[in-house]
Amino acid sequence: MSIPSKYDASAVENKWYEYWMANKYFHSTPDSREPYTIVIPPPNVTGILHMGHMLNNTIQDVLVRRARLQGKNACWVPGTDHASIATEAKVVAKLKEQGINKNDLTRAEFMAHAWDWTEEYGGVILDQLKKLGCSCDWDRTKFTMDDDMSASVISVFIDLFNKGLIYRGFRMVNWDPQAQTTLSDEEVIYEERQGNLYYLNYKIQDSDEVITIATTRPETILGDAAICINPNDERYSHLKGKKAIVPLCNRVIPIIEDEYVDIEFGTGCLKVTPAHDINDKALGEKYSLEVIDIFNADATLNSFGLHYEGKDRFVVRKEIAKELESKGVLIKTEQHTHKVGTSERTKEVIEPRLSDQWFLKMETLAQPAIKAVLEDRTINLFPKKFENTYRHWMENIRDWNISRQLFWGQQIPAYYFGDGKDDFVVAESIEKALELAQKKSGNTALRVENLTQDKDVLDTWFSSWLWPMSVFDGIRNPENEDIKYYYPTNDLVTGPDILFFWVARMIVAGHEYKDQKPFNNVYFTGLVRDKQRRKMSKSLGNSPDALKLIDDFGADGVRVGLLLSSAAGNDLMFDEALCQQGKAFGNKIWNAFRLIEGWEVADIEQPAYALTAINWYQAKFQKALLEIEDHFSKYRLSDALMTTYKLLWDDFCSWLLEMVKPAYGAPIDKKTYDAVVVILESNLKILHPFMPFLTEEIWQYLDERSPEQALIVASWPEAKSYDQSLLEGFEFAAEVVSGIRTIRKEKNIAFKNTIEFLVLNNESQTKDFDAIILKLGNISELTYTTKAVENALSFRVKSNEYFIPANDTIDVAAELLKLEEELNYTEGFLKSVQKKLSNERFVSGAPEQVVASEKKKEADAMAKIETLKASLKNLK
RNA sequence: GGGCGCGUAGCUCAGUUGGUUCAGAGCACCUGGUUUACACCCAGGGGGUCAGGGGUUCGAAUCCCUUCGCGCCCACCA
Repeated sequence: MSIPSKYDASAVENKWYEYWMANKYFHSTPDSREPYTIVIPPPNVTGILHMGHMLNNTIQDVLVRRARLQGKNACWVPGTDHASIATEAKVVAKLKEQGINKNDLTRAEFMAHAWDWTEEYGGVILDQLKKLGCSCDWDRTKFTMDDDMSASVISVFIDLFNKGLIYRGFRMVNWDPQAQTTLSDEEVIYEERQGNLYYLNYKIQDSDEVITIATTRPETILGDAAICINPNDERYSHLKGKKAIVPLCNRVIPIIEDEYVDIEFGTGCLKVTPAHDINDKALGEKYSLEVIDIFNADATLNSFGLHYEGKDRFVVRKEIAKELESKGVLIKTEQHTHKVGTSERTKEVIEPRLSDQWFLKMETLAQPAIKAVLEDRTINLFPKKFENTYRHWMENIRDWNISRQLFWGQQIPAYYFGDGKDDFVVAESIEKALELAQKKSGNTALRVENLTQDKDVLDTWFSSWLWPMSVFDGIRNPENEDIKYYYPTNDLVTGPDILFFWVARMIVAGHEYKDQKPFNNVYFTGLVRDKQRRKMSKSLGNSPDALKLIDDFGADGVRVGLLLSSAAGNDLMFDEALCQQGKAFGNKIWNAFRLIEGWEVADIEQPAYALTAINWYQAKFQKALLEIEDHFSKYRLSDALMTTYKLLWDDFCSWLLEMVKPAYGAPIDKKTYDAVVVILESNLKILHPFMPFLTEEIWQYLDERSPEQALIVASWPEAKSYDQSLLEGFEFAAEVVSGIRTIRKEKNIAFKNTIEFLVLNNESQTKDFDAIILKLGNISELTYTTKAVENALSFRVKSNEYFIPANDTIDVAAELLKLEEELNYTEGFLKSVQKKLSNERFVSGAPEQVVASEKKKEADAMAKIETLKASLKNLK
C-alpha cells in the first residue's frame, strides 16, 4: 500500500467520520460499563457555527473521546434549542421581507412558518459539528420543542403551579418594544449611555411658586402621579401637603414625602411615574398613587400622550423638550451618563412596563442548589472563582418571569373561563382544563368553547433547564433505563455567560425533579476574542468562517489551534496562526509515520543504542502520561495537549526516531521496528482525543484492523511505574550531545564529518547512553581518558569534561576566555550557596530536603570548579 | 455603589502548600543548515527589576499592606 507524501485532511476526515458513523461507535445504550455522559449545550436551532461553538464542542469531544478510550460507555447527547425570542425575531423578519405582518397571522399560521424555517435551517449547525469531528450520539438528537420535550416542560409547569410555586402577577417587567415581549432580568444588558438630565418647573397649585425636578425622561411627565421630596429636606418643607400641576396636561398631583429621595442628586426633588419606573411603582403602591401608562406596546405614546400620540418615545423626548423649553418649563439641561437596560437579543432599549405575567418563586427552590455547590460540593465548578458569582446570584435570587409574549415556544397551559382574577385553571389539555374549570366555577354548563388558553409562551430557559433530564425522558418517565443509567451526567462544558440563565437553573431543576445534581463538573470556557481582544461577533465581522478554517487547516488543526491557548475560564485570543501550528503538528506526525513505514525490516541484531533509546522513551512516555492525567483531572486541556505535543514532537520525533533511525539505505532490526510501532500506537492513543482524524488514519495504515480494532474504541494506555534513572541518564547524555552540537556549530565542523571524542568521567556517569552519544554526535571513536587532552576543544557537563581533538586549529586564547567565564560564574554560584549554608537560621529553619539539596549544589559546584581550574592550568 | 479576578519574555500564558537550577513553556525573533520523514523542517541562540512601593521571613513571583493599570459580575438614584 502506498502512503501519500502529503496528508490530505479533508479526504481523510470525511472518510473516517463516515466509517465511525457506519460502525455506530458514537451510539450508546446502557450496559454494565461505567457511563460517561455529556449533554451538549444546545445551540440555537437556526444558528450557525461560530468560534465559541467550535471551542466548546472541541473540548466536549476531547473529553468524550478520552472517556471512550478509557473503556467507559461514552454518551454525548446532541440537540438544539428553539430559542424562542431569537428564532421568532428571525421568522418575523423573513415574513416582513415577504410582505407579511406577524400581527395579521393566527398563532397556527405563524407556527407553520416557524416550523418551515426550523426544518430548513435546523440541521445546519449539527452538520457543522460533524465536520469538526464531534462524536455525538446522533441517534439521540433532541430539540427543545420535540413533542416529548414540550410535554415534559408542560408537566413541570403544572407541577410547580400545583405546588404553589408558579403565580400570576401584575408586575413591572422588562419590556422589549421591538420584539414586543417581556424579558427576564437576566436578558437585560445594562449599557452606559450619554443622556441628558432635564430640569423642569412644575407650578404649585394656588401659588405663583414653582418646584424644579430633574428627570432623564421628560416624555414621561404625562404619566406623572406625584412629586416626591425628602421629608428631611428643609428647602422644600414649606411645600408639604401642597399639590403641583403637571405641565402640558395640567393634571394636579400631590407632593409626597419619602426618604427614598436622595437630597444630593439633581434638585432633590423627584417626579413619580408609577407606570414607567420600578422605584416609582413602589412609591405609587406605598402612597396609593394613580397609575397612568402612556405607552403602547411598541413604545409609541397612547392617548395620554396628547398631541404626541402615535409618536415614538425617543422622538417625543426631543420634541417635548423643545416644547417645554419654549413654554419656559424646561430651565436647564445637563449632560448625564447613565446606564440603560437593553435587550440581549434585539438590542432595543428596555421599557419598564406593568403587565400580567407568570412568575416562578425561586427562593425555596434555590436552597438545595446552593447547598450542592457550596456546602456539599457535589458539583465542582472550574475554574473555582465562579463559585462566588454563583453564590451571590443564588443567595439574592429573585422570582423568575417565565412568560413571553411570543408564539414560538410552549404555550402556557392556563385556561381562562371568566373575567375574574382567579378564573383560570392550569392543565395539560383543554379537556382536563374543562373538568377543573367546571369544578372551580361550579358551573357544569361550561364547555370547551368557553375556555381560552393563555396567549403567552414560556421562556426558552424554562425548557432548557430540564435538558439533562428531559433528553433521557426523565421527567415523564422517571424510572426508565436511560435516565437511571446516564443521570447525573459527568461534565458540562459551557460559557460563563450562561451561568445564571442555564447552569444554575439546571442545578435547581435537577434537585427538584431528580433530587440529584444534573452533573458532577462544570467546565467554563472563556470567550473567544480576536487578536485585538475584541469579542468575536457578527456585527464586528471579526469572526472567521468556521468551515473555511476547517477547509484551510483541517478539523484536527483547528481543534489543536483552539485548544493550544485556552486555559479554563480565560478568554481565548484567537489567531489563525494557532491553527497553522496545529496543522504543522499534524504534518510532523504524518511524516514521522512515513519514516517508520518506509523502513526496511531485516532479521539482524538489535543495536545497543536502539534498546537503550526504546527503554528511555517508554519511561518518558509514562512520565508524560502521568502529567497528562493530572492535567485532565484539573480540566487543564491545553496543558494536557501541550504535554502531548512536546512528547511527540521533541521526545518521539527529535530524539527517539533520530536515535533508532538506521543509516541511510540500511535496514532496521525487527525488534526495534516492532517496539517503535507499538510506541507510535500508544502515542496515537493519547493524541486521538485532540486529533481524531489523523490518528485514526495512521492507526489504520499501521495494520489491518477490524471495526472492533479501530482507534476510536482502542484502550487508553495503562499507567505503569518507570525507571527514573533512565530519564536522568538520558538528560545527561542529551546535554553531552547538545555540547557537541554547539561546538560543531561554533567551529563550523559539518555534521557529516565524524569526530573523535574523549571523556574525563569525574562524575562516574553511566555509560549506558554512550552508544547514543556516539550516534547523535557522529563520533568515530569515544575514548575514556584520565587526564585532560591537549589541543582539543572542550566543554563540561557538571564536573565531567569532554574533548574534541582539533590539532592545530585551537584558539587557545578563546578557550581560556571560555573557561574563565565559566569559572567565574560557577564561583559566584558557589558563593551564594555557601552564604545560604553558613546562615544558621537557614540550616535550622529550612526542611532537611532543602538543606540537602543546597549541600549537593555546593558539592557539584566545587567539583566543577576543580575541573575548570585543572583545565585552565593545563591550557596555560 | 458592592463583589470577584488579573498584571510574569515581543505575544499568549504556566508557576499547586513560600524552599530541588524557580524565573519557565509554546509561538515570534536572531544565527547556521537541502546527507530523501518533514523548510508545515533540523540545530543553536538572545530575551524578563515577576506592574510600582513598603512589610513579614533564614528565604517572596508566591503571604500581608498600599499605589497604579486592566477585565468581569451584580445592583442600579430620578
